[in-house]
Amino acid sequence: MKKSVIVIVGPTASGKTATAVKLAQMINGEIISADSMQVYRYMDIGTAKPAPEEMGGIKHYLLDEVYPDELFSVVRFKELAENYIGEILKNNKVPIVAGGTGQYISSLVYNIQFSEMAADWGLRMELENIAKAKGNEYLHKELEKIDPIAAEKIHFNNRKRVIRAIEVFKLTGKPITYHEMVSRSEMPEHDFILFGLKTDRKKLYERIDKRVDLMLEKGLIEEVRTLLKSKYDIGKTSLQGLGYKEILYYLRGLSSLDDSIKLLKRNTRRYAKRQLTWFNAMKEIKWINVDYNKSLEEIVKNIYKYIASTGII
RNA sequence: GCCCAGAUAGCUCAGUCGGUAGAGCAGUGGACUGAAAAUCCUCGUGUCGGUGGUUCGAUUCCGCCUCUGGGCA
Repeated sequence: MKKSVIVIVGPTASGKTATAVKLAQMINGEIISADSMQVYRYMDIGTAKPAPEEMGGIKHYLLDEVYPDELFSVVRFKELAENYIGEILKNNKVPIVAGGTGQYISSLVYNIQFSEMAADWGLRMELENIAKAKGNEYLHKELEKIDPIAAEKIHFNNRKRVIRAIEVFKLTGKPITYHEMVSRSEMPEHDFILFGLKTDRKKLYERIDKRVDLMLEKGLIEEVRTLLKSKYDIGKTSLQGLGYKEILYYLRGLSSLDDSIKLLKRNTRRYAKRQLTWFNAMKEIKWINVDYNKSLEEIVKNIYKYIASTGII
């Protein structure tokens, strides 16, 4: 019989961290973070990484997994997360995956098999330059020649995806459409029980604004400044993180602090919206309204009741 | 108190030589298969401040009123 894994998703600032910890305490669980930014060390305040005292004595995985100049991706996430799930189950505990990176969540839940070829950054640069010189539509037409189905699906302005599709073809000799077709052929090894935390949009936006203010109070600017001064070349992924790129504008004198903060709040709101789009499309999520269930205890109790009814605990 | 300039989408504003209006931002819905906190697509009706007049017709022209900003006393 398949073992069960609990998954808690939701937009930023919806309370995933606290909910997961409380639930873990109740059902003897351990937490695996599914967050593309919290994997980076030294990026604590801006990623709202749970501090040791917030972890409530529960073991957390996939936090501080890599250094800020290392590359990380879904594939690596999936591999590590699956290992940790196995480990946790072996110790007779319940794995709880909690995080807001939709792609990471989907990779586990649908057991997506990624194509065997890794990324080729040199090729990406090359294609990038072609697009810059000849235009997005030119590159898109190149894709059309090798993979018309992908070309139809990917908008020509979405350069990043057009490039990836071409890259996959060049590296594997097969179109990305083929890889996608075979990528879901293996059933997941576990039963995933998914919960989504939902709040009224306006309230969510207020929480986001408040959280950004709190990050600044906690010293976000200092954190970014320290990262910049560190020995790590943080130009790759980590600087894409919300809070880091906006504060950088300010530190480099490109905008006032006030404007940077406004921009950060806006970008975080947009991010939350994108997360909701992703999770709303996942039909297997059971949504828990966090507005009506005021206290954390109640929210967790609801989740617990549902889990108990499935008979896994 | 007087003079001048404004009042149009949630915000900043453009515009209609009189035929009921459109940009940017904000926001919305969506896509997503090795960068995903990334990347990309879609969506623009509002008493044109109020009131009276001229007119077939006024958001547009004229009068008065209200409010806002600036100047003079």
